[in-house]
Amino acid sequence: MTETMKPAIQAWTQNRFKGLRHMADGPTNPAQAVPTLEDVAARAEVSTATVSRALNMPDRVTERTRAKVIAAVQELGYAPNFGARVLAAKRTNTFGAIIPTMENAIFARGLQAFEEDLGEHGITLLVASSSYRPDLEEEHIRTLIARGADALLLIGHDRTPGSYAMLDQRKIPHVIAWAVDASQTRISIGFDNRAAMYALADEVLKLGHRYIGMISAERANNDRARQRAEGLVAALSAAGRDPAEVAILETPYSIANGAVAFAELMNASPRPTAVMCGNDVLAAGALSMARKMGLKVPEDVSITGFDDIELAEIVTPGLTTVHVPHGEMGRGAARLLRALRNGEDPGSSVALDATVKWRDSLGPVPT
Amino acid sequence: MTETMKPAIQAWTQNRFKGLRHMADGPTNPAQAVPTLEDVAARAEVSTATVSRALNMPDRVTERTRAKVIAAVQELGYAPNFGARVLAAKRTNTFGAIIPTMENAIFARGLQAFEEDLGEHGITLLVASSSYRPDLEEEHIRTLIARGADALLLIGHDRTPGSYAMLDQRKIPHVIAWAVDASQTRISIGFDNRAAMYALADEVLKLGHRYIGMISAERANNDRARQRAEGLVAALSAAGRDPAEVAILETPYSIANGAVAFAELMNASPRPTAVMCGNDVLAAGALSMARKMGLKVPEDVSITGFDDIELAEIVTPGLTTVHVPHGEMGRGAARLLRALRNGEDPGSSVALDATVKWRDSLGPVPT
DNA sequence: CCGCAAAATGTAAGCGCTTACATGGCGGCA
DNA sequence: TGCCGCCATGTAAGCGCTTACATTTTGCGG
Repeated sequence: MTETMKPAIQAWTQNRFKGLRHMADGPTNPAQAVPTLEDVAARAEVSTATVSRALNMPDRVTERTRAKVIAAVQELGYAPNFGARVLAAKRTNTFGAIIPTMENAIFARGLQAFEEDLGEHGITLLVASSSYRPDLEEEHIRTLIARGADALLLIGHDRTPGSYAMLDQRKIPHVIAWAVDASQTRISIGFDNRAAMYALADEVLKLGHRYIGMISAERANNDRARQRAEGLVAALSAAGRDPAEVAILETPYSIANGAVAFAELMNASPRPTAVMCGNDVLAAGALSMARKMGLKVPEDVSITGFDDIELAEIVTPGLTTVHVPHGEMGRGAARLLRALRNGEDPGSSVALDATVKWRDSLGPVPT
Repeated sequence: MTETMKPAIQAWTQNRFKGLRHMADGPTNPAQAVPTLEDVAARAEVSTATVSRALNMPDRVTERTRAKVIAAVQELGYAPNFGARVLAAKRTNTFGAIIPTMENAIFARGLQAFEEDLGEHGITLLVASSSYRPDLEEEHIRTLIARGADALLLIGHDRTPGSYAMLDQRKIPHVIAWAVDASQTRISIGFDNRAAMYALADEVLKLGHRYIGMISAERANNDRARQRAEGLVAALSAAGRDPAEVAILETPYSIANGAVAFAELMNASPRPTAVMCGNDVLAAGALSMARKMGLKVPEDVSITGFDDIELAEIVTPGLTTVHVPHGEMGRGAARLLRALRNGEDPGSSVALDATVKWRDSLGPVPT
């Protein structure tokens, strides 16, 4: 349900034989050439306009005509040329989505829901991944627009000014998902990452933990990661503790990185009794490292995740994490985007709830 | 690194104002319209041909001209219209890939390697997922071709005659990955699923297991799943056992389904002492169900996977599985496809090795 | 300084489709 | 039977680009 794109580079085609196709048709190899609308028209003995209508506005032609056209299409194996169609019609019924990564399942469920909704409405989805790099994202936005995407789904608010400029200049409908931010004016659908992490941290504090470590994704260019870290800091402050004493490690999302960071945290002094991770993938890594180090979770150390992806459920012990409404977010994004594209009023940004999902990896502070 | 597509449905654009754009330019709102090649040409005071050349074949124009063009491009925020380009040039530098699913990581690593290689060669990747449904795959093939994909990557040999007919008629270069099959003439890159499973089953048998259960993906339309099951059956036969007594359950790939199937197998009589899974995702589900049922792995029951995705490493206990050369396969596929697209000789199909990866979930038969 | 080949640039013809506008045929009504 | 209006269909003009071919400019040897 995803796609990656790199900037296309133009290459030259050697032989075009402009206009020679019809000359070569008869004797040479009739089945060779890709059939065009014109071929269909000829075969059905109608004009190209009629073929186009028969295919796109079935009720504007006679049933008889439509039948002839359909027959010709099938006999010829005709398929419309997308480029030509876009060029002529200015509308592609294609939406694009650029997500930070496909490597783990963080965005998979949401994207799937997004695509399902679009599919039901006859819209094709093009997906690209940016690897959390704003420059790549800008490139992908450009590519997607050039390819004719009618609207775009983007993750989070952090991106280059150039990206926003492009979206604005071309007036490309877009919505931002996975985050809400009152200070932003663009329409978005997501949840409050800060509040969610605050809530989870609160639970951790209530269990008596005093030394908390955090394994975060890299916060540069990632407002979700920033807000999650802020949530922890805020909870700490609210509890009257000095936020400066939380060790926050940054590392790219991956199981292996989570493991490494966890080991580092365990060697710190004072050693944290709870490790809160920026997402479930990092937490899974932390969990496996804990096992390797002979630490029992949650008896010796508590570990929490974020996102509640399938992984959180199957690791041992099950991960206490923040449940994110992936499906709702995906479907909602699709709805907003469709409204925007159709020039309807989408209403305002929507904020969903993300709540703490209890499993077994979070327990009371060891005594 | 992926994408899903649904058939695009044409919709009508109400206002086109053909040819009126230039009339409206001056007084109305100059910044409004999307700049075209012609606009750039005008601004740079050269012809459209020169602009095209400056952009696509930099060394065929003077440095001075190129500079003027680049400046104009930047001032105007010009980006080429992909549809028009395809229409005119017949070559997109875009490859397509259709994989069965994005929901789990089975194809992620291979696809990533594939995309990396393409990216290095300036080729854009469009990915679609077929949900293991041949009809959807055919639809995607059609869409990808219509969108101008120069070449396609496909998984396995099972697909509709219509799909193959389309590929052949349009002469779309394509390679088949994740499987090798001597009886097939199409060029492919993969490994012998049957032999790999045979090897793993052999190990299971050597450990004394007599009652073996298998949780397979659905074998219809999935030659990899079929071959894996065949591998097990063949190993059994070779060991002089009656293959009819293996219970093979079929279920779609998912952790939850693996769990359900495992439970069912454990209630069968005689109860298998080893459960071989068609892939790691099913095995992870089996593992979690075993834990839930209070069964120790591998003391009470052995479980094996297939694919060696990251998941196999982090579950408890680590999954004994078949290591699949994802990266090599992805890169190899890219190489083959590029050669094919360039009209070079790609050589023949390549068969890679998939070997047993030992971890802890496979042990001797309980006594 | 001139002549000429090579290099740079320009001109314009498409690529395959959609759609505004023109045309033609037909039924209904007087 | 004749006229009108409407519906089905046809005609043809683009959409924004690439590129074969024509033309102009440049650079260099004589």
